[in-house]
Amino acid sequence: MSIEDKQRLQRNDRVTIRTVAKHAGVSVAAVSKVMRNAYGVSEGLRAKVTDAIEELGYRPSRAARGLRGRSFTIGVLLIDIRNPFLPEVIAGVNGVLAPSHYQAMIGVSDARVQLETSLIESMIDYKMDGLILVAPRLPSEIIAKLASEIPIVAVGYHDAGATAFDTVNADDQRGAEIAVEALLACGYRDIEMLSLGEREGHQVSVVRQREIGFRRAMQRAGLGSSASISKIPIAPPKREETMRKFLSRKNRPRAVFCWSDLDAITLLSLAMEMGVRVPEDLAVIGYDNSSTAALGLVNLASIDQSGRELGQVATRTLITRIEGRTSAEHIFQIPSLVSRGSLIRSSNAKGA
Amino acid sequence: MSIEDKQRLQRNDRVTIRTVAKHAGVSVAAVSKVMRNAYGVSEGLRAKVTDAIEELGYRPSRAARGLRGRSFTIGVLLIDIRNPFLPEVIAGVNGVLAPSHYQAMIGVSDARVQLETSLIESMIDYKMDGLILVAPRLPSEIIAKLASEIPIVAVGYHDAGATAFDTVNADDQRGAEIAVEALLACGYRDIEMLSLGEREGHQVSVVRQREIGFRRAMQRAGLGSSASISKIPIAPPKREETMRKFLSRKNRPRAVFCWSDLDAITLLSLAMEMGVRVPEDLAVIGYDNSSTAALGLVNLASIDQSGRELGQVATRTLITRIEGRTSAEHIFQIPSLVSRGSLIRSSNAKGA
DNA sequence: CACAGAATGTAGAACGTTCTCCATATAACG
DNA sequence: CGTTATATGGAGAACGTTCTACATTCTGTG
Repeated sequence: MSIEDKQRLQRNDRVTIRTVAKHAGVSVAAVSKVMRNAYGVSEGLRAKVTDAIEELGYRPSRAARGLRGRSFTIGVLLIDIRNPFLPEVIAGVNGVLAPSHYQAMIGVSDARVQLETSLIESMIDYKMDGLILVAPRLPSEIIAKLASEIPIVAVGYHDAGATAFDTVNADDQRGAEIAVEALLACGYRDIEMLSLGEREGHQVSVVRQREIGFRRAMQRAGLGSSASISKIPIAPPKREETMRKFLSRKNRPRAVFCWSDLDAITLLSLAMEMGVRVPEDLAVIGYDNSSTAALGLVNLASIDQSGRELGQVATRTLITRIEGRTSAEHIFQIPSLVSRGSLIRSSNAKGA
Repeated sequence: MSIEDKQRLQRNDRVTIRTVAKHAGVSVAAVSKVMRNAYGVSEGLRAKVTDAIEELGYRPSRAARGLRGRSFTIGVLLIDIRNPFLPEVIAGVNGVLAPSHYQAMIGVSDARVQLETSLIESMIDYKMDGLILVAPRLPSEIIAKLASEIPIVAVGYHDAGATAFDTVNADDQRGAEIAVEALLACGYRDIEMLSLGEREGHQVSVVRQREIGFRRAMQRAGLGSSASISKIPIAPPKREETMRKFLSRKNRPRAVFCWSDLDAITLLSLAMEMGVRVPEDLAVIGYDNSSTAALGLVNLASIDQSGRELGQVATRTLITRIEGRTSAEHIFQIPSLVSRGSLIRSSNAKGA
C-alpha cells in the first residue's frame, strides 16, 4: 500500500473505485468489470483487482451504483409490524438473500395508504432493484403502474389476473376450508367466523379470501344458510368490546373460526375472563400459527401458512423477474392444520 | 404542460430536476435551492418552481441525492426481529419521522455479528444520514469507528463513556431493582433471576445491567448471599430443557425475575404443563411489558420500558446530531412496574 | 447620482459508479 | 504472410442531484 493510500485511510477519505484502480495499476473500467464480473476480464487482471480491493477494504457506494445501474438492494414493504406473522416472512427473505450479493431494506408503513405509496416511491427513488410488498392495501391498478418502474412481487394479495406483477400467496380459501373441516370433524355444526371490519377489505385481501373459503366449506357441509360472519373492528377500544358482546350473546355459536391468531388469542383471553370455557363451551381455531398460539398457556389450534416459505418463494420469484422474466407468475401454497387444545377436549390431535 | 412533457410522462421517462427547471423556465440550481429551501430564493421563483413540481409530479431521486448531499433517510438496525419489544421502537421512530422529510429504512440482522457489520456498512454506503442501532452486539470501539463516518445512536447499549456516539436506554439496573422490590413487597425472600446464557453478554448489554440491578437490590435487602442467577440458553432445544430443570429443582426459589418477557412467558407455559402453580408455588415477573404479557391468559407482571418512547427519544437525538451536535449524549429513562396476576394471588395491584 | 452591499439567479464542477463504444494485442485461418 | 475474428483493457459519457463561486439586479445611503 502506497504512502498516499495510507494517508487517505487515515484521513478517513472514502476508498473509491478510482483508488482501487490506481492501486492496482489498471483503469476504472477494469475494476468495474471485475466487480460486476462482466465479460472480457483475464485471470491476471481479476487477481490484481481483487487483491487491491482486499487490501484497501474497498466497498462500492450503493448510492452511486443506484444512480447508474443496479443497487443490489431489494425493498420489503410491511404494513403493521405488530403482526407476529411478519417476522417469519422477513426471515425467509433474508435467508434467500444471505448467500447472494443482494440485501433487503425494510420499510414499515402504518395504517395510512398515503404513507404506503410514498414509501414505495422512496424505494423506487433509491433505485432499488425490486420490491416485495406484504399485504399491500393498494388497488391493483396502482401496483401495476408502480410495477412499470420496478419489479414487484406482492405477498398476501390475491390478484391472479395481474399481468404487471407477481403474487405469492397461501391459498387462503383452502386454509379457511381446512379450518371449517377441522371443526366439522370435531362434531361442531354451529360455526361462525370472526373476520376483520369492513374498512380493510378489498376483494384481493387475504381476509376476504378466507371468508369465501369459510362460506364454501359451510355450504358444502349443508350449513350454508347458517354460515354467518361477524366483523371485528381493528382498533383497540371497539375491538374488545365487540368480542365481549360476541361472547355473551345468547345465540353464541358452538365453534368459531378467527381470521387471524391475533384476534383468536384476544378472544381466548376474554373468554377466560368471562368464564366461557374453551373448548367445552366454545371451540376456537385461528390462522397463522404464530408463536404465541403454540404456547402451552394459549394452546390455540391454527392454520399454518409458513410465512418463512412465503418469504423465500417471494424472494426467489422477485429475483427471476429482476433478471429478466416479463410474464407474470402467481404462486400458491397449501396451508395446513395445526391442531391444539382449543379445538377439542381430548383427541388424537397433536399438541399439548 | 408542454407536449414534450406529456410525451415524457407517457414514455415513463423519469422527471428529473432538469425537466422541472425547463418547465418552470428557471435554472437547475434554482430548483435545487427551492427543494432544499436554501437562502436566496424570491417568492416569485419559489412559486414558479413549486407549481412546476406539483404539475409534473416530480420526486427527487434519493440515489442521486445520496451521491452528493443528504439522502434524508435514517437507517434502523434490528437484531432478532422476533422480540415483541422491537415493533414498539419502530413505531416510535416512525412517529417522530412522519412529519419530517426523513424516512426510516430498516435492516434486520439475524444472530451473526458478521451480517450486522455488513448491514451497517451498507447503510453507510447508501449515504444514509444517520443510524439507530437497537441492541447492537458490536464492541464499543467498532461502533465508535463507524460513528466517524455517520451519526449513530445506540438503543439498548450501555456505554455512558462513549464519546463518538449517543446512547438511549431505559435504566436497566433500576428496572431490575424495581422488579426485586416488587417481589420483596409481596413478601418473597427466596428470589432468583433467570438471565441470558453467557454468549450474549458483553458488559454493555441490557442483560448484564439487569443482573447488576438484581444483585444490588438483593444486597440492599440483606439477601446478597442468596442472590443467585441462572442462565438460560437462547436456542430452542436447550432452552426449554433448562427451564424444565429449573422448575423441577427441589430447591426451586419462591419467586423468579426473568430478564425478558420472552423467557418469562415460556416459563409460565412450562409451569402450567408441569403443574407448578403461579403465583402460589412460584411468583414470576418479566421485563418489557410486551403485548403478550398483558393478555388475560398470560397475566404476567412485567417491567415496562416504553419501547415507543425509546424510539422517539433516539430519533430526536439522532436528528440533533445530524444537524450538527458533536458532543455525546447519554439518555436514561426510568422504567416502571406493571403488576399482574403472576405476582400475587389477590392484591390491590391493577390487572385482571 | 455614485456606489457599497444585499438579494437573487446561474454555470458548472463534483459525487462514484456503470456501460457503450473503441483501440489494441493476440489467435486462427487460408 | 495477410486477413479476419476474438479476447482484453481503457476513455469517457452518462446518471440526477448539491453546492460553490460568480454574475447580475436591486436597495438604500451619503
